[in-house]
Amino acid sequence: MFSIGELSKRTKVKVPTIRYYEEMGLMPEAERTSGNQRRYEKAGLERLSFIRHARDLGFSIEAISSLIELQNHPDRTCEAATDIATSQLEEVRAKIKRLKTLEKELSRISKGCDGEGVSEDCYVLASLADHNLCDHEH
Amino acid sequence: MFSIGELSKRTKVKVPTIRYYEEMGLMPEAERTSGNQRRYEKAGLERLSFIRHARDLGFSIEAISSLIELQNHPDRTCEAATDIATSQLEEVRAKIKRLKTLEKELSRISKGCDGEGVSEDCYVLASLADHNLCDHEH
DNA sequence: CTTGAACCTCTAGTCACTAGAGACATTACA
DNA sequence: TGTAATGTCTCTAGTGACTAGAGGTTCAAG
Repeated sequence: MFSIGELSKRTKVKVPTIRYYEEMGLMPEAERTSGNQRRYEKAGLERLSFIRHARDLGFSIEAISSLIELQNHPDRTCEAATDIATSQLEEVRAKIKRLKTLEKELSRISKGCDGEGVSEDCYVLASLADHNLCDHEH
Repeated sequence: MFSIGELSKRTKVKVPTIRYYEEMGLMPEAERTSGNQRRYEKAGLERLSFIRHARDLGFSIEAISSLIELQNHPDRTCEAATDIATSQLEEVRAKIKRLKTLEKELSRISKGCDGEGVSEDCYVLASLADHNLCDHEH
């Protein structure tokens, strides 16, 4: 039996976050001691590791909910799980693409000014004021 | 003189967002008609374009605040502006790096399961449950 | 048996908006 | 000039995924 603090240490998920996951229905309602403190079994630890790992990979709470629902029905096909993972992958790829465009633009803007002049002549500020100075759409 | 709706149309910033920017001090308090509606001059339009552009590039409201503060003092050196732009660029680069690791991992996980079996045997779910199945840290 | 760390619930704050209610203003057209 | 449609006003509350803090209770070690 683990206390919430022990669970926290083992999974690196902060204590209030564990309680939050319980409230959101990701973690099952924990058993309680006579003094109302949460106690977990190994299953609780595993569940929390699963959540943590999925969050680290950027899955939303909602997506994780669906994945857990699926875990609870081992006989269902896992099509939904692969769908969720695939769409997560697509989102990640889209974000990378967008960020790369931003990177180009920002790097161009940053290089354009050495920071030594006065702000009136600053290329950074000018670039932000005037989209026409940009190379790319964003 | 532009109404808030016109400003919105020209900048593609939604009306409530413009009001929000005013509340946050990014937009100056607009003049009002006798009926209490906001009216803007060209300067308001330019300011909003600046904000919009900076937001598109991922700058936080706080960072934009500093940039505007700087614009209002054309005699100051623009070191702060280049600093802000550079740190924004670094953040973007860090995000890209992290997302690329996630992409690798997610793509590996997604490929590992065709979605046709039952969830009990699903590689996606197994990978999320067990970090040891991962190739990379994340 | 005492002390101090860990735990409890509850509320409110974060960021950058977005949505909606209910009331008032403006504009276009007849 | 009347009216209808659209636009605008303020205010509150909600989003996602937590985080912080207050004020009180319980647990485990010595």
